[in-house]
Amino acid sequence: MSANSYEPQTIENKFYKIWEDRKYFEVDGNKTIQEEGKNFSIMMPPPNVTGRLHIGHALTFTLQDIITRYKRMDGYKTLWQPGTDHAGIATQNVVEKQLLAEGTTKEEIGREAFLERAWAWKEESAGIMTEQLRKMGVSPAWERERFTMDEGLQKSVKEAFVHLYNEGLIVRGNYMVNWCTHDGALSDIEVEHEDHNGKFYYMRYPFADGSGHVEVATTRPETYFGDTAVMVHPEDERYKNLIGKKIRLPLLKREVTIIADEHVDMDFGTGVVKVTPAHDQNDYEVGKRHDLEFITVFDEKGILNDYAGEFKGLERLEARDIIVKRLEEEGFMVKIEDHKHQVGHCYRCKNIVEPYISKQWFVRKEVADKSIEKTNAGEAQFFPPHWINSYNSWMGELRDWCISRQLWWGHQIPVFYCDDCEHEFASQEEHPESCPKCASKNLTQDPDVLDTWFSSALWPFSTLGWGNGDTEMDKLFQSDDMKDFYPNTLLITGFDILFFWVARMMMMGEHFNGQLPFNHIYLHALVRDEKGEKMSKSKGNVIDPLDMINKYSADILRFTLAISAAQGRDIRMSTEKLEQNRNFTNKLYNATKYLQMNAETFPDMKKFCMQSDLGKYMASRLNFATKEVRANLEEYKFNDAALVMYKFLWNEFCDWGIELSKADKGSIIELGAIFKEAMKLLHPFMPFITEYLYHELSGTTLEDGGSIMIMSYPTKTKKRKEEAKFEIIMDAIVSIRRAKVLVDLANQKIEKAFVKIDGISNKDKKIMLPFITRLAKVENLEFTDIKIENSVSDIADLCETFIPTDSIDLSSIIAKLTKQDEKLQKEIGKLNGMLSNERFVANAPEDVLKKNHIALADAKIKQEKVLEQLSSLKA
RNA sequence: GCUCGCAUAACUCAGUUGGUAGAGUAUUACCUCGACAAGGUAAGAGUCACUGGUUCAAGUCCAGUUGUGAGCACCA
Repeated sequence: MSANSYEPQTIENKFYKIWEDRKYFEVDGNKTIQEEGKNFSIMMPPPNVTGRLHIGHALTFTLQDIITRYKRMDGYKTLWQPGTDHAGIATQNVVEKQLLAEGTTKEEIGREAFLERAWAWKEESAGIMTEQLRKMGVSPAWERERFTMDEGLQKSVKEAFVHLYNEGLIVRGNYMVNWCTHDGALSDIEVEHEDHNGKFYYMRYPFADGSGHVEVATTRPETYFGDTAVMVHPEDERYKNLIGKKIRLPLLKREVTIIADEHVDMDFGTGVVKVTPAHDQNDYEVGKRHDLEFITVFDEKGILNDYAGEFKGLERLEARDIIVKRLEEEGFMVKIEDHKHQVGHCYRCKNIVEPYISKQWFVRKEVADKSIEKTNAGEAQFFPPHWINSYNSWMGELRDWCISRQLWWGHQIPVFYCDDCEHEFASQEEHPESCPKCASKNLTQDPDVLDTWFSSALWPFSTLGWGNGDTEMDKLFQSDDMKDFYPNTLLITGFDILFFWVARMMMMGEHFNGQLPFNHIYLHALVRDEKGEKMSKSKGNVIDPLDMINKYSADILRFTLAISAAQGRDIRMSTEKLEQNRNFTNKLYNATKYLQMNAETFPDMKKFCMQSDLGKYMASRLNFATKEVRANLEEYKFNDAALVMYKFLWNEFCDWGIELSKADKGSIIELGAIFKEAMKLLHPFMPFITEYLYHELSGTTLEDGGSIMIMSYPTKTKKRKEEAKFEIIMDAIVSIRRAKVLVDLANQKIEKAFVKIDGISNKDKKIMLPFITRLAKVENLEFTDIKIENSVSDIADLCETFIPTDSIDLSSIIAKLTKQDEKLQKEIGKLNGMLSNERFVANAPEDVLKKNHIALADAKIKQEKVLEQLSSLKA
């Protein structure tokens, strides 16, 4: 070790390979230190199999790895379950684009060929994400890596579906759903509501008898072909008499009736509302209440149908202006106003989402009932705790979950329809032989696939073998896994998927296993750029974690994320912060270099007793840090845990421990042992450099020796009495240094100094003397019981120090102070002159006066101090 | 509209059984003394958004106000 700084790149890749090859990440990787009855499990939120590592992943996996490594070192049988998700819509979209570029479509090549393409794309890109994860230094049980569509998990999805189906908790029905004309049905949370600068169209709806008209205001004129009523508020005096009257829709022959419904807001628009039950969520409810006709005016792709008359064949959004123009020409348009409102967009393709009546599969909301109860009974705990409020409010308004998707890539719904007797049944078999009712062999499987979140909802237990049958048992999972690892100890994920994923896991986990899937749920915040803005490709402000690893190191990126991860607070990532922690790793490297200058190798702390006072003191401080780190990790306060180590290693071990050891070389071997122990403490945060430095100091190599990652995590012991002694020593050193600054001799060696410490023994004095002498740079230090005359002094918390002025050359200092005094005197004179001038006081602006008064007061205080110093020096 | 955050040094942020306000960066002065200039020593810097309440004691607990961010639900 001779370079001036640590070179992480080669070390990180080399070490990772050794760790993984030796299976340290696996459940029994720490067999030698496992303790009976201590199990820990955490599931990796499966990233998109074709995705790429971004900074959000970097945060979430860093935190997961910290806890996992900590538990593994602390003797737990540890499962960190890795895997990837098939990401239905996203992946299908990619493959469809590929086909488009080749001039073909999925319809042209057919379902089977399409799925082959999708699997090929999955195989091709699957390894990239997991390789990128390895660069982070994370330690999941890779041998158990799962994919949400692998054989075993396909079985568990079918198992879950068939169960729910037979219990009547999965049903098929014609309901109004969120419909994307590109991606098909979406669940409620897959719709993003965004502000939209639209128009408010006031349309004239004539009475059928030609006796006049009403005005109707709408944001969506193109849906009026589906109007099956017009409604007013029953109490609205303006329109009360019109209830029951007939309207003839513009340009159409069709007539509708004016009805009364309390849903109408009399103060909004004209108070007259068109009712389009098949294209509006509220109108849908109104339609059901009043038994209206449901007229669908465009098809699944958004193309207007026969009901739109002359506009048939147009796309719904493109049709609007054309329709409006025609209505204007015919005199049906009264006015058009600007109108800001919220419009739902598809979270995937940003297309405007339509409320649309469609036959879909739903999971009934009752499935969640018990999970809500148990969560509120405290069976699972949120970190930070306030998230339970969001969870509850969402769960409280839960609606049936639409789980069918008009895609080909995913888990095809395991429901079969008999072509002969129309019987419908769910089956776990891939190809059921015959209809259970009529024994016909003409069966058709439902063409749709399940929402991706349906399979991820099972993740906390499907990966433990639930519903997998014996597919790859003893390889991907063990028969005892459910017993050992369910419920999972902990879930760590971003708050943004609380509803998408966490809530769904809670309901499924509870439903199938009678217990919530997690004891603890830690929700972390967002990583933002240095200005606090959300990162996005379009803004060009993304920080690529892989770039940061190349430029700094995985250790530095991880530590920076961890030390910034205060619960519930967004993280501002910046190169400034990364550099600060790079400096920290450099400090650790150089501390090791110092230790190595003084000894070849250092023993492990457990194997010997501390002899020196300094060794005992630093060991006591390490114990304190250990206690704090453990306490913070137990509460998932990653930032606090990281800060404790930062401060211990830098501000205590390096700034004091190493410096003090220069006065007691015999203690250095002990400091080395303490430092090695501190590397274990730090290991979960910075796995690579800690492994490296540990071996450096042990005179071993990872190649030929054991790894720090499966050594026991430091345990805390008692505080030692040496702490008090060293507090005095440090106080005296700082005090003398301060006094030296006073006489302009900072950092220089001085002849003589006195220190007055009350109530210490001669033995203590003997211990303290060399440390203070060396670090305060004093030739000749004496303890005193009385105040020393003719000296500059400094009063500290635990002592008082004196530097005699006769032993140093004061002339230059006195000259400097005299000069300062003269300058201040001049300034005071000038200000006094101005302020005692009546004309100045009368005419000067107030703020100038104020400024001068303040300046005068400041100058006077300064002068006083200078004079005080002068007199003590001259005395 | 409802719910949940946040407001602390010039900047970025920590700060939970309530007990004298902390870090990093920046600033000022000094220091290349054999681990480290990506460093060291010392210093300065805060009406903890505002108003009221509880308490011996409030950055911390309670109520309200202002500003700000997020989520949910919304009027066609």
